Amino acid sequence: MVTIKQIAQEVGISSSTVSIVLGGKAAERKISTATQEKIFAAAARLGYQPNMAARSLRGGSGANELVVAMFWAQDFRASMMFRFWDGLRAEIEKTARPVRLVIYPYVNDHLKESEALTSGANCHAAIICNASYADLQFLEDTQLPIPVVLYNRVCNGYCSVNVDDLKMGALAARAFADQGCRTAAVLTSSPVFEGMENRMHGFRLEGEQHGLTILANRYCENSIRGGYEAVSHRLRHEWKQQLPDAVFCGSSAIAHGALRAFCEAGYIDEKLPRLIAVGNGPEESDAFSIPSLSVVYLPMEDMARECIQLVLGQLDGRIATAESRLLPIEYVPRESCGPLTEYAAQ
Amino acid sequence: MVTIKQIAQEVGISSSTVSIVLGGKAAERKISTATQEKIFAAAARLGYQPNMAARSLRGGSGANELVVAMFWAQDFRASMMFRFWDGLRAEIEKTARPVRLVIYPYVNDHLKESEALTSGANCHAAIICNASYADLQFLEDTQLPIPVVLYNRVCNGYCSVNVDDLKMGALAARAFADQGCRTAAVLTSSPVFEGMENRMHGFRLEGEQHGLTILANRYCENSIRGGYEAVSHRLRHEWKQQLPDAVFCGSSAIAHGALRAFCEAGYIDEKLPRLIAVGNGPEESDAFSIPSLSVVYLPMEDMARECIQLVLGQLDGRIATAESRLLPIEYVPRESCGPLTEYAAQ
DNA sequence: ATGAAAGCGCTAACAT
DNA sequence: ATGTTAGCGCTTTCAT
Repeated sequence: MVTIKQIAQEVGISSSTVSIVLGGKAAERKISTATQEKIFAAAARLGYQPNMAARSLRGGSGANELVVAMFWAQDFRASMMFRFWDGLRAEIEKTARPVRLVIYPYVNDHLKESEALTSGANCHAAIICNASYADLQFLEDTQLPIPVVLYNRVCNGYCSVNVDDLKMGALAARAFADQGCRTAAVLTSSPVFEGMENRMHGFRLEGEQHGLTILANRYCENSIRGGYEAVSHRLRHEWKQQLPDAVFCGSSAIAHGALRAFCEAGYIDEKLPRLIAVGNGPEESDAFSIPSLSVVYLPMEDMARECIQLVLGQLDGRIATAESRLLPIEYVPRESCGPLTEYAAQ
Repeated sequence: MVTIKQIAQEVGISSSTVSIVLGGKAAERKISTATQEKIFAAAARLGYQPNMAARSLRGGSGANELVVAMFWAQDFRASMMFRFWDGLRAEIEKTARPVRLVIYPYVNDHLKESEALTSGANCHAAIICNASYADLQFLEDTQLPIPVVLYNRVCNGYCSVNVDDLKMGALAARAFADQGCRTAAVLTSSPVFEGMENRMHGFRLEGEQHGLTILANRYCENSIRGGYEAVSHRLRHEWKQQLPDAVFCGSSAIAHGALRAFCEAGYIDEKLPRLIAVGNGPEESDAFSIPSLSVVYLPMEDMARECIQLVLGQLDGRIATAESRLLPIEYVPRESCGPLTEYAAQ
């Protein structure tokens, strides 16, 4: 790393002059044009880049600023980042304290390689989202230098914010049963964390309890296209003779693709199977699709709020032990599946 | 701001011991439990937070890291942030150099208050998105200490990345004309930058040239709900007797709301007016809606790539003067409006 | 078991 | 027109 000192040596001049020139104050300090040119030339030649840490330290700016890292897996879930990020931002805005939120995209199973997390030299605390099984294992085995909050994951010794995943699935099953469905299919990506398995498990358990026959599952990609292709394919094969009465989708995106595929094949209005998704996309997209999408709503913004509070609580020392928060979820009936009736209460 | 030194004074001990204890190295350095407790107590009492700048500087971590700020207006456009952010991220990933991308949400007309931009102590360069007229005025009047690239805006003395906004509107008008439309409406939010005005202006000019009658405009909110409400309202009033043949929407979101409103009112298939939107949302949403949405595609990811290149070029000194890049746009016909035929070639 | 001192890279006050 | 020096807050090495 090239420093101002090295440029000074190179040019044969003091480092303060270099600082003045590179800081754009050459005119007011009346540095000779010759010197300026030599300095700029050397800086360019050596590829000088100012060290931001030194600048901030010296300038005192951001000294009492809290830096919070948000780790988000950089894969198909990337597009779901916004709702969560915006939730964090909104909550931070309400805080008196100045907080800088920094996104750290990471690759699943490689969380351990993130220096920001392990060195403690970049941020005061971290919120980790989308951790894989391996990432959780790493966390459990490691004593990190900064407080951490897990989003949508459970891990020994860590604060976390979750929803009742079993119940998410159960709510969908109950709604289907209430609407008189007898057979149901599941459309989901291969599970990358326990919560997903639990959602599907809860769906199965509760469904069977209400006489719902649940068809064998086959995984699809977690995207609109993934849902579309999965349904298109099934319509030509397993579902050629007989459609299921209901379809439970692992994400809003999958559900929107499914809607489109059903529509293309002529299954609209009464002929469309009942559809419920885990509502993890933007609410408006679900509320204004054709038909609008019934969801078990994932309260991401509320979860983000809790994450911030857990982070601040730990930094303040108000929260000393691993504390887990479980947020309530609810079924939001729209056109793609009617409301809970008989099984509404619990 | 509380420092380690103050804690040391408070406890009556040297600052190095404090550092050791707060750094979690008390055990290996055999600091007495009494001292540890006193230190922790004082730290908590005074509300100590480590200064990250000092830590990074001392630790040497991230010394040659490039910090790039992305300024994004924190309003209705927030949800469009993701595509651009992801484009930047993707391009950064291809770069050999380590770059840290930091999002700075800001409020329109208040860009001038951002210290990160004016102090130069936080980032090496900035990409400014969604600047308002006042923000542009501020930029034009100010000599900033770091290189800046403007996204989708033009400003004297600044590098920028744009598309031909007049042509965006013109393409839509041509497509409508090609599809035999005679009357067209515009559905857009009130313009917050010149580009939006140009899009609408281009649409009008080209439309009139092809015999398209363009109905009087009334603004709506830039969201799905905004589009939905605008169309619902017009269907009860201006459009009660007679629908326009075509509707040009200022954003994908508006168009999806419009689709839903038309559908609810029974205007489907042939009865639905031709629809084209400025394609600024996630591509999948447009490609799989019912019907799928024809767009004049805004190449955000390509624009993000150019922004990064302009940033790096300026930092390297390869780009010394204000350089503007104009990216090509294209009309993507889908179900909501057919392809360009007669007017396809220019 | 604790303290003194040096130094990370930078800027600004104060010489000269 | 340029140089000397001090110090931002922190960690680490080396003494004691």
